[in-house]
Amino acid sequence: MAQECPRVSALLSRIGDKWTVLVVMLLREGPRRFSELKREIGGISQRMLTSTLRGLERDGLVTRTVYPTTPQRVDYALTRLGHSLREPVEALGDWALAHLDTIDRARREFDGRTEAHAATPARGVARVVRLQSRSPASHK
Amino acid sequence: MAQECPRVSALLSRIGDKWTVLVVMLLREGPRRFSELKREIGGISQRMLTSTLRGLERDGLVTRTVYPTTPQRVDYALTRLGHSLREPVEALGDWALAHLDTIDRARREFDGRTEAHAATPARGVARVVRLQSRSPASHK
DNA sequence: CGGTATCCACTTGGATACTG
DNA sequence: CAGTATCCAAGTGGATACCG
Repeated sequence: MAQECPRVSALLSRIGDKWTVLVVMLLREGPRRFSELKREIGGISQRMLTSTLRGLERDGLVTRTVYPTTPQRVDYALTRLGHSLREPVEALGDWALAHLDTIDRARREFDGRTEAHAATPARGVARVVRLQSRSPASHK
Repeated sequence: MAQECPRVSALLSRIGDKWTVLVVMLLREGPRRFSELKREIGGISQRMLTSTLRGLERDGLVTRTVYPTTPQRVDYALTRLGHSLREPVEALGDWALAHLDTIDRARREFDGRTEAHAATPARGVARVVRLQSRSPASHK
């Protein structure tokens, strides 16, 4: 239980970069060529698409298939392992979708509270009073 | 379907940083003080723990409670939203745990293949021949 | 077409020192 | 104790140019 957290963390760092999830999501429908991915993703540079795909290939999540025609053609496709990653990733996506509005609201509230630093020192103080009035010491 | 991907990506960037998941996992058992978190996490700097907790607080995932005793005391706890995040995150953790060995093996194979760049030009070429022998053109 | 190589701006995160 | 402030090293990612 304790030693699994670093691994979760490592995995999230791995797929939490700027493009990996986008690529996986695009590949879930089927194989794509390099240029197709680049066009469909839109804002990605050639360099980042290459390194993203290399990372996925290295981890065994996608396969890279070269057709030595002229002009050259390279297909990328999800492996079975890659497809299996979709489920937990999409679960996280559903969570994001379900709570995005709540999070946005929380951010605006937080930013409003903290931007009003000089005018209203509301941050912490008021809440503390409320919270302290109900058993502040009996914690651990 | 298409517009949800950037949001998944944004969420993963948000929680895919170096410490956020570790903090959430530690808080799942109950509230923790700043110094408790710092000690239990181990390698984190004061600066990063602060900014990680601020980010979580801003998104409404943790609450920050100040007890103006001397010395000062601050408790952090998961909100209900924070707890709800645990489920998809732990699903991803389970996936990581289940396939970590496979991924490590894939990495070693890949690295072995690519490090042998001068000796054996196996990367791509051999696979292409195999794959090309079965319907290379009929893709899209 | 599908990359690699190089350069560079921006961000992340650690170390250290100081504060209420 | 729980931060904030500052500085700095390493990493991330975009733009551009070139290659097979």
